[in-house]
Amino acid sequence: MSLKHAILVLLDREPGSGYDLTQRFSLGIGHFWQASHQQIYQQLKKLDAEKLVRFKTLPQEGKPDRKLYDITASGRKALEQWLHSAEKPPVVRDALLIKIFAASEADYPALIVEIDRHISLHQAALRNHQGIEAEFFKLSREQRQKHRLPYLTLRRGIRYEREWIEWLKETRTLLTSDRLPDEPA
Amino acid sequence: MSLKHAILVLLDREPGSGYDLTQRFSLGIGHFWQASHQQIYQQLKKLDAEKLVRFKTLPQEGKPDRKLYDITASGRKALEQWLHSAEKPPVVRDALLIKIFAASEADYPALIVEIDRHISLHQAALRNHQGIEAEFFKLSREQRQKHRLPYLTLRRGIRYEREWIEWLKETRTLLTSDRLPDEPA
DNA sequence: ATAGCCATGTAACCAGTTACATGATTGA
DNA sequence: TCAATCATGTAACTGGTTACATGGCTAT
Repeated sequence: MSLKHAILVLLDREPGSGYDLTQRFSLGIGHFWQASHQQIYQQLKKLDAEKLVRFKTLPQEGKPDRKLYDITASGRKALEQWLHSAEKPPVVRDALLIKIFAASEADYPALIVEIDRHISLHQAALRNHQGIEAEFFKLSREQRQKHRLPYLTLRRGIRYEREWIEWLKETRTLLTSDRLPDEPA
Repeated sequence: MSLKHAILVLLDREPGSGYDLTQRFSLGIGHFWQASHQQIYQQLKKLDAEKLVRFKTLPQEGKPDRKLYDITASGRKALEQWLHSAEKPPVVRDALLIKIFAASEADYPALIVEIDRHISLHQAALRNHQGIEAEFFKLSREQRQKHRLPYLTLRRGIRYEREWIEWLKETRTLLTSDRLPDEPA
Protein backbone atom coordinates (compact mmCIF):
# COMPACT_ATOMS: atom_id res chain seq x y z
CA MET A 1 0.00 0.00 0.00
CA SER A 2 2.91 2.33 0.52
CA LEU A 3 3.40 3.22 -3.11
CA LYS A 4 0.00 4.87 -3.11
CA HIS A 5 0.92 6.87 -0.07
CA ALA A 6 4.29 7.80 -1.47
CA ILE A 7 2.48 9.24 -4.49
CA LEU A 8 0.08 11.12 -2.25
CA VAL A 9 3.03 12.54 -0.32
CA LEU A 10 4.57 13.85 -3.51
CA LEU A 11 1.32 15.29 -4.85
CA ASP A 12 0.66 16.89 -1.50
CA ARG A 13 3.89 18.85 -1.86
CA GLU A 14 3.18 19.78 -5.46
CA PRO A 15 0.75 18.67 -8.18
CA GLY A 16 2.30 16.91 -11.15
CA SER A 17 1.87 14.50 -14.03
CA GLY A 18 2.78 10.81 -13.96
CA TYR A 19 5.93 11.77 -15.75
CA ASP A 20 6.80 14.41 -13.17
CA LEU A 21 6.27 11.90 -10.40
CA THR A 22 8.54 9.42 -12.12
CA GLN A 23 11.29 12.04 -12.06
CA ARG A 24 10.69 12.86 -8.45
CA PHE A 25 10.82 9.20 -7.49
CA SER A 26 14.30 9.04 -8.90
CA LEU A 27 15.33 11.79 -6.47
CA GLY A 28 14.64 12.19 -2.75
CA ILE A 29 11.95 9.65 -2.02
CA GLY A 30 13.52 7.17 -4.42
CA HIS A 31 16.30 6.52 -1.91
CA PHE A 32 13.89 4.44 0.11
CA TRP A 33 10.99 3.78 -2.24
CA GLN A 34 11.51 3.02 -5.89
CA ALA A 35 8.82 3.02 -8.54
CA SER A 36 8.80 2.66 -12.31
CA HIS A 37 6.66 4.80 -14.59
CA GLN A 38 4.48 1.79 -15.38
CA GLN A 39 3.65 1.36 -11.73
CA ILE A 40 3.04 5.04 -11.20
CA TYR A 41 0.57 5.34 -14.07
CA GLN A 42 -1.35 2.33 -12.78
CA GLN A 43 -1.48 3.63 -9.25
CA LEU A 44 -2.60 7.07 -10.39
CA LYS A 45 -5.47 5.40 -12.22
CA LYS A 46 -6.47 3.54 -9.06
CA LEU A 47 -6.04 6.60 -6.85
CA ASP A 48 -8.28 8.50 -9.23
CA ALA A 49 -10.93 5.75 -9.06
CA GLU A 50 -10.80 6.04 -5.26
CA LYS A 51 -11.11 9.85 -5.50
CA LEU A 52 -7.89 10.37 -3.58
CA VAL A 53 -6.48 12.33 -6.49
CA ARG A 54 -7.99 14.18 -9.43
CA PHE A 55 -6.51 15.47 -12.69
CA LYS A 56 -6.84 18.12 -15.35
CA THR A 57 -5.95 17.26 -18.90
CA LEU A 58 -3.60 19.78 -20.46
CA PRO A 59 -3.59 19.38 -24.25
CA GLN A 60 -0.20 19.67 -25.89
CA GLU A 61 0.93 19.80 -29.50
CA GLY A 62 2.85 16.87 -30.87
CA LYS A 63 2.90 15.13 -27.48
CA PRO A 64 0.35 13.10 -25.58
CA ASP A 65 -1.86 15.25 -23.36
CA ARG A 66 -0.36 15.99 -19.99
CA LYS A 67 -2.51 14.87 -17.10
CA LEU A 68 -1.84 17.11 -14.18
CA TYR A 69 -2.69 15.26 -10.98
CA ASP A 70 -3.51 16.83 -7.65
CA ILE A 71 -4.38 15.40 -4.24
CA THR A 72 -8.02 15.74 -3.08
CA ALA A 73 -9.31 16.47 0.40
CA SER A 74 -10.02 12.79 1.00
CA GLY A 75 -6.55 12.05 -0.33
CA ARG A 76 -5.10 14.29 2.36
CA LYS A 77 -7.23 12.54 4.94
CA ALA A 78 -6.08 9.10 3.78
CA LEU A 79 -2.50 10.33 3.94
CA GLU A 80 -2.83 11.59 7.45
CA GLN A 81 -4.46 8.35 8.58
CA TRP A 82 -1.65 6.38 7.04
CA LEU A 83 0.88 8.55 8.81
CA HIS A 84 -0.72 7.55 12.09
CA SER A 85 -0.87 3.85 11.28
CA ALA A 86 1.67 1.19 12.25
CA GLU A 87 4.00 -0.36 9.70
CA LYS A 88 6.35 -3.29 10.10
CA PRO A 89 9.99 -2.89 9.21
CA PRO A 90 10.48 -4.36 5.74
CA VAL A 91 11.67 -7.95 5.58
CA VAL A 92 15.21 -8.37 4.43
CA ARG A 93 15.79 -10.51 1.35
CA ASP A 94 19.39 -10.42 0.32
CA ALA A 95 20.82 -12.86 -2.18
CA LEU A 96 24.42 -11.93 -1.46
CA LEU A 97 24.02 -13.08 2.11
CA ILE A 98 22.68 -16.45 0.97
CA LYS A 99 25.74 -16.82 -1.19
CA ILE A 100 28.10 -15.99 1.62
CA PHE A 101 26.16 -18.26 3.96
CA ALA A 102 26.41 -21.14 1.52
CA ALA A 103 29.85 -20.80 -0.01
CA SER A 104 32.57 -23.42 0.33
CA GLU A 105 36.30 -22.77 -0.07
CA ALA A 106 36.09 -23.55 -3.77
CA ASP A 107 33.70 -20.65 -4.24
CA TYR A 108 35.80 -18.04 -2.43
CA PRO A 109 37.39 -16.48 -5.52
CA ALA A 110 33.97 -15.92 -7.12
CA LEU A 111 32.68 -14.60 -3.83
CA ILE A 112 35.49 -12.06 -3.55
CA VAL A 113 34.67 -10.78 -7.03
CA GLU A 114 31.04 -10.42 -6.05
CA ILE A 115 31.95 -8.70 -2.77
CA ASP A 116 34.16 -6.22 -4.59
CA ARG A 117 31.38 -5.46 -7.01
CA HIS A 118 29.03 -4.76 -4.12
CA ILE A 119 31.59 -2.58 -2.39
CA SER A 120 31.79 -0.40 -5.52
CA LEU A 121 28.03 -0.19 -5.80
CA HIS A 122 27.64 0.86 -2.18
CA GLN A 123 30.50 3.33 -2.47
CA ALA A 124 28.84 4.93 -5.47
CA ALA A 125 25.56 5.19 -3.59
CA LEU A 126 27.37 6.67 -0.60
CA ARG A 127 29.15 9.28 -2.71
CA ASN A 128 25.84 10.20 -4.29
CA HIS A 129 24.20 10.65 -0.90
CA GLN A 130 27.10 12.66 0.38
CA GLY A 131 26.87 14.95 -2.62
CA ILE A 132 23.29 15.74 -1.70
CA GLU A 133 24.28 16.18 1.92
CA ALA A 134 26.93 18.72 0.92
CA GLU A 135 24.23 20.70 -0.91
CA PHE A 136 22.09 20.59 2.20
CA PHE A 137 24.84 22.09 4.33
CA LYS A 138 25.22 24.95 1.90
CA LEU A 139 21.65 26.05 2.63
CA SER A 140 20.77 28.77 5.10
CA ARG A 141 19.82 27.74 8.59
CA GLU A 142 16.13 28.39 7.89
CA GLN A 143 16.22 26.33 4.74
CA ARG A 144 17.93 23.50 6.55
CA GLN A 145 15.35 23.68 9.31
CA LYS A 146 12.65 23.45 6.66
CA HIS A 147 14.12 20.37 4.96
CA ARG A 148 15.08 18.75 8.22
CA LEU A 149 13.05 15.59 7.89
CA PRO A 150 14.06 14.67 4.35
CA TYR A 151 17.62 15.28 5.47
CA LEU A 152 17.20 12.87 8.35
CA THR A 153 16.13 10.16 5.91
CA LEU A 154 19.20 10.96 3.83
CA ARG A 155 21.35 10.45 6.91
CA ARG A 156 19.83 7.03 7.23
CA GLY A 157 20.83 6.27 3.65
CA ILE A 158 24.39 7.42 4.34
CA ARG A 159 24.73 5.29 7.44
CA TYR A 160 23.20 2.32 5.69
CA GLU A 161 25.68 2.43 2.83
CA ARG A 162 28.60 3.04 5.16
CA GLU A 163 27.62 0.09 7.29
CA TRP A 164 27.42 -2.18 4.25
CA ILE A 165 30.85 -1.10 3.05
CA GLU A 166 32.41 -1.73 6.44
CA TRP A 167 30.90 -5.16 6.75
CA LEU A 168 31.80 -6.11 3.19
CA LYS A 169 35.40 -5.04 3.72
CA GLU A 170 35.68 -6.86 7.01
CA THR A 171 34.18 -9.98 5.46
CA ARG A 172 36.50 -9.75 2.47
CA THR A 173 39.54 -9.54 4.73
CA LEU A 174 38.42 -12.50 6.80
CA LEU A 175 37.78 -14.57 3.69
CA THR A 176 41.08 -13.84 2.03
CA SER A 177 43.08 -14.35 5.21
CA ASP A 178 41.06 -17.43 6.14
CA ARG A 179 40.81 -15.97 9.62
CA LEU A 180 37.94 -15.97 12.10
CA PRO A 181 36.52 -13.05 14.09
CA ASP A 182 37.87 -13.33 17.62
CA GLU A 183 35.25 -11.23 19.33
CA PRO A 184 31.53 -10.44 19.01
CA ALA A 185 30.45 -7.79 16.50
CA MET B 1 15.07 -16.60 -8.34
CA SER B 2 16.83 -16.58 -5.02
CA LEU B 3 14.21 -18.54 -3.12
CA LYS B 4 14.90 -21.54 -5.33
CA HIS B 5 18.56 -21.24 -4.62
CA ALA B 6 18.02 -20.76 -0.93
CA ILE B 7 16.11 -24.05 -0.94
CA LEU B 8 18.88 -25.74 -2.88
CA VAL B 9 21.40 -24.44 -0.35
CA LEU B 10 19.44 -25.96 2.51
CA LEU B 11 18.89 -29.30 0.76
CA ASP B 12 22.56 -29.40 -0.15
CA ARG B 13 23.42 -29.31 3.54
CA GLU B 14 20.81 -31.90 4.45
CA PRO B 15 17.78 -33.49 2.74
CA GLY B 16 14.40 -32.64 4.24
CA SER B 17 10.68 -32.27 3.72
CA GLY B 18 8.86 -29.05 2.92
CA TYR B 19 7.98 -28.86 6.55
CA ASP B 20 11.60 -29.27 7.62
CA LEU B 21 12.64 -26.52 5.25
CA THR B 22 9.98 -24.22 6.64
CA GLN B 23 11.52 -24.69 10.08
CA ARG B 24 15.01 -24.11 8.81
CA PHE B 25 13.95 -20.93 7.06
CA SER B 26 12.82 -19.57 10.39
CA LEU B 27 16.35 -20.06 11.70
CA GLY B 28 19.70 -19.15 10.13
CA ILE B 29 18.89 -18.37 6.53
CA GLY B 30 15.64 -16.70 7.55
CA HIS B 31 17.59 -13.72 8.86
CA PHE B 32 18.09 -12.59 5.31
CA TRP B 33 15.62 -14.62 3.28
CA GLN B 34 12.13 -15.30 4.53
CA ALA B 35 9.73 -17.83 3.05
CA SER B 36 6.32 -19.16 4.04
CA HIS B 37 5.39 -22.83 3.86
CA GLN B 38 3.06 -22.08 0.94
CA GLN B 39 5.91 -20.66 -1.07
CA ILE B 40 8.24 -23.48 -0.18
CA TYR B 41 5.82 -26.19 -1.27
CA GLN B 42 5.26 -24.44 -4.57
CA GLN B 43 8.94 -23.97 -5.24
CA LEU B 44 9.69 -27.59 -4.38
CA LYS B 45 7.14 -28.63 -6.96
CA LYS B 46 8.82 -26.44 -9.56
CA LEU B 47 12.31 -27.55 -8.58
CA ASP B 48 11.17 -31.14 -8.95
CA ALA B 49 9.77 -30.42 -12.42
CA GLU B 50 13.17 -28.96 -13.34
CA LYS B 51 14.92 -32.06 -11.92
CA LEU B 52 16.99 -29.94 -9.56
CA VAL B 53 15.59 -31.88 -6.62
CA ARG B 54 13.96 -35.29 -6.22
CA PHE B 55 11.94 -36.84 -3.41
CA LYS B 56 11.04 -40.09 -1.74
CA THR B 57 7.60 -40.48 -0.23
CA LEU B 58 7.72 -41.79 3.32
CA PRO B 59 4.28 -43.08 4.34
CA GLN B 60 3.19 -42.21 7.86
CA GLU B 61 0.26 -43.28 9.99
CA GLY B 62 -2.35 -40.67 10.78
CA LYS B 63 -0.40 -37.92 9.06
CA PRO B 64 0.03 -36.96 5.42
CA ASP B 65 2.95 -38.75 3.77
CA ARG B 66 6.28 -37.07 4.30
CA LYS B 67 8.05 -36.15 1.10
CA LEU B 68 11.74 -36.22 1.73
CA TYR B 69 13.46 -33.96 -0.78
CA ASP B 70 17.07 -34.13 -1.83
CA ILE B 71 19.19 -32.10 -4.23
CA THR B 72 20.18 -33.76 -7.53
CA ALA B 73 23.47 -33.52 -9.39
CA SER B 74 22.02 -30.91 -11.73
CA GLY B 75 20.68 -29.08 -8.69
CA ARG B 76 24.22 -28.86 -7.35
CA LYS B 77 25.39 -27.60 -10.70
CA ALA B 78 22.68 -24.93 -10.82
CA LEU B 79 23.62 -23.89 -7.30
CA GLU B 80 27.27 -23.52 -8.15
CA GLN B 81 26.46 -21.52 -11.26
CA TRP B 82 24.26 -19.22 -9.24
CA LEU B 83 27.02 -18.74 -6.70
CA HIS B 84 29.21 -17.47 -9.51
CA SER B 85 26.59 -15.13 -10.94
CA ALA B 86 26.17 -11.44 -10.22
CA GLU B 87 23.30 -10.14 -8.08
CA LYS B 88 22.23 -6.58 -7.45
CA PRO B 89 21.87 -5.32 -3.91
CA PRO B 90 18.16 -5.46 -3.05
CA VAL B 91 16.21 -2.26 -3.51
CA VAL B 92 15.19 -0.57 -0.30
CA ARG B 93 11.48 0.01 0.22
CA ASP B 94 10.82 1.37 3.65
CA ALA B 95 7.48 2.88 4.62
CA LEU B 96 8.79 4.37 7.87
CA LEU B 97 11.20 6.54 5.93
CA ILE B 98 8.41 7.84 3.71
CA LYS B 99 6.53 8.80 6.85
CA ILE B 100 9.48 10.61 8.32
CA PHE B 101 10.19 12.26 4.99
CA ALA B 102 6.62 13.49 4.75
CA ALA B 103 5.65 14.40 8.30
CA SER B 104 4.71 17.89 9.38
CA GLU B 105 4.89 19.18 12.96
CA ALA B 106 1.32 18.07 13.60
CA ASP B 107 2.33 14.49 12.93
CA TYR B 108 5.33 14.42 15.26
CA PRO B 109 3.60 12.77 18.22
CA ALA B 110 2.35 9.90 16.05
CA LEU B 111 5.78 9.66 14.48
CA ILE B 112 7.48 9.34 17.86
CA VAL B 113 5.15 6.48 18.78
CA GLU B 114 5.99 4.75 15.53
CA ILE B 115 9.71 5.35 16.02
CA ASP B 116 9.58 3.89 19.52
CA ARG B 117 7.78 0.85 18.21
CA HIS B 118 10.47 0.33 15.61
CA ILE B 119 13.22 0.78 18.19
CA SER B 120 11.71 -2.06 20.25
CA LEU B 121 11.39 -4.29 17.22
CA HIS B 122 14.99 -3.73 16.21
CA GLN B 123 16.18 -4.21 19.78
CA ALA B 124 14.36 -7.53 19.97
CA ALA B 125 15.94 -8.63 16.69
CA LEU B 126 19.35 -7.53 17.95
CA ARG B 127 19.01 -9.43 21.22
CA ASN B 128 17.97 -12.50 19.28
CA HIS B 129 21.00 -12.26 17.02
CA GLN B 130 23.29 -11.69 19.96
CA GLY B 131 21.91 -14.79 21.66
CA ILE B 132 22.93 -16.84 18.64
CA GLU B 133 26.29 -15.12 18.57
CA ALA B 134 26.89 -16.04 22.20
CA GLU B 135 26.25 -19.69 21.32
CA PHE B 136 28.72 -19.41 18.49
CA PHE B 137 31.44 -18.18 20.80
CA LYS B 138 30.90 -21.14 23.11
CA LEU B 139 31.91 -23.51 20.29
CA SER B 140 35.39 -24.92 19.92
CA ARG B 141 37.77 -23.18 17.59
CA GLU B 142 37.35 -25.88 14.95
CA GLN B 143 33.58 -25.65 15.11
CA ARG B 144 33.74 -21.89 14.81
CA GLN B 145 36.04 -22.20 11.84
CA LYS B 146 33.55 -24.56 10.27
CA HIS B 147 30.56 -22.24 10.75
CA ARG B 148 32.54 -19.15 9.88
CA LEU B 149 30.50 -18.01 6.90
CA PRO B 150 27.06 -18.29 8.49
CA TYR B 151 28.51 -16.41 11.43
CA LEU B 152 29.70 -13.62 9.15
CA THR B 153 26.15 -13.21 7.85
CA LEU B 154 24.95 -13.08 11.44
CA ARG B 155 27.40 -10.27 12.11
CA ARG B 156 25.84 -8.40 9.26
CA GLY B 157 22.43 -8.81 10.90
CA ILE B 158 23.80 -7.53 14.21
CA ARG B 159 25.35 -4.46 12.65
CA TYR B 160 22.24 -3.81 10.62
CA GLU B 161 19.98 -3.79 13.67
CA ARG B 162 22.43 -1.74 15.67
CA GLU B 163 22.68 0.83 12.93
CA TRP B 164 18.88 1.13 12.75
CA ILE B 165 18.61 1.60 16.49
CA GLU B 166 21.24 4.32 16.52
CA TRP B 167 19.64 6.21 13.69
CA LEU B 168 16.15 5.89 15.16
CA LYS B 169 17.35 7.20 18.53
CA GLU B 170 19.21 10.08 16.98
CA THR B 171 16.20 10.96 14.86
CA ARG B 172 13.89 10.73 17.85
CA THR B 173 16.07 13.12 19.82
CA LEU B 174 16.22 15.60 16.97
CA LEU B 175 12.46 15.47 16.50
CA THR B 176 11.58 15.98 20.15
CA SER B 177 14.13 18.74 20.64
CA ASP B 178 13.23 20.35 17.31
CA ARG B 179 16.94 20.61 16.65
CA LEU B 180 18.90 20.17 13.45
CA PRO B 181 22.04 18.11 12.88
CA ASP B 182 24.99 20.50 12.79
CA GLU B 183 27.41 18.30 10.92
CA PRO B 184 27.36 15.63 8.21
CA ALA B 185 26.54 12.06 9.20
C1' DA C 1 -11.13 -28.15 26.11
C1' DT C 2 -7.60 -25.76 23.82
C1' DA C 3 -3.44 -24.67 21.88
C1' DG C 4 0.48 -26.11 19.37
C1' DC C 5 2.96 -29.22 16.58
C1' DC C 6 3.16 -32.25 12.55
C1' DA C 7 2.34 -32.27 7.46
C1' DT C 8 0.41 -31.29 3.31
C1' DG C 9 -1.57 -28.40 -0.06
C1' DT C 10 -4.93 -24.88 -3.28
C1' DA C 11 -6.71 -20.36 -4.72
C1' DA C 12 -7.19 -15.56 -4.92
C1' DC C 13 -4.93 -11.61 -4.72
C1' DC C 14 -1.43 -7.84 -4.63
C1' DA C 15 2.88 -5.67 -5.89
C1' DG C 16 6.60 -5.19 -8.82
C1' DT C 17 9.37 -6.28 -13.20
C1' DT C 18 10.09 -6.77 -18.05
C1' DA C 19 8.75 -6.28 -22.55
C1' DC C 20 6.29 -3.85 -25.95
C1' DA C 21 4.19 0.32 -28.16
C1' DT C 22 3.91 5.18 -30.10
C1' DG C 23 5.82 9.51 -31.64
C1' DA C 24 7.46 14.40 -31.68
C1' DT C 25 11.46 17.51 -30.26
C1' DT C 26 16.12 18.75 -29.08
C1' DG C 27 21.02 18.59 -28.76
C1' DA C 28 25.70 16.30 -29.82
C1' DT D 1 22.12 10.15 -37.40
C1' DC D 2 21.76 8.78 -32.86
C1' DA D 3 20.60 9.29 -28.17
C1' DA D 4 17.97 11.60 -24.83
C1' DT D 5 13.91 13.85 -23.16
C1' DC D 6 9.02 14.42 -23.05
C1' DA D 7 4.65 11.81 -22.30
C1' DT D 8 1.56 8.28 -22.24
C1' DG D 9 0.16 3.68 -21.70
C1' DT D 10 -0.93 -2.06 -22.07
C1' DA D 11 0.17 -6.95 -21.25
C1' DA D 12 2.46 -10.85 -19.57
C1' DC D 13 4.82 -12.58 -16.01
C1' DT D 14 7.11 -13.42 -11.42
C1' DG D 15 7.28 -13.40 -6.62
C1' DG D 16 5.11 -13.00 -2.33
C1' DT D 17 0.97 -12.63 0.95
C1' DT D 18 -3.41 -13.93 2.82
C1' DA D 19 -7.07 -16.88 3.27
C1' DC D 20 -8.81 -21.39 3.27
C1' DA D 21 -8.68 -26.55 3.97
C1' DT D 22 -7.75 -31.10 6.36
C1' DG D 23 -6.82 -33.91 10.39
C1' DG D 24 -4.45 -36.63 13.93
C1' DC D 25 -1.28 -36.35 18.14
C1' DT D 26 0.50 -34.38 22.40
C1' DA D 27 0.93 -31.56 26.33
C1' DT D 28 -1.33 -28.17 29.65
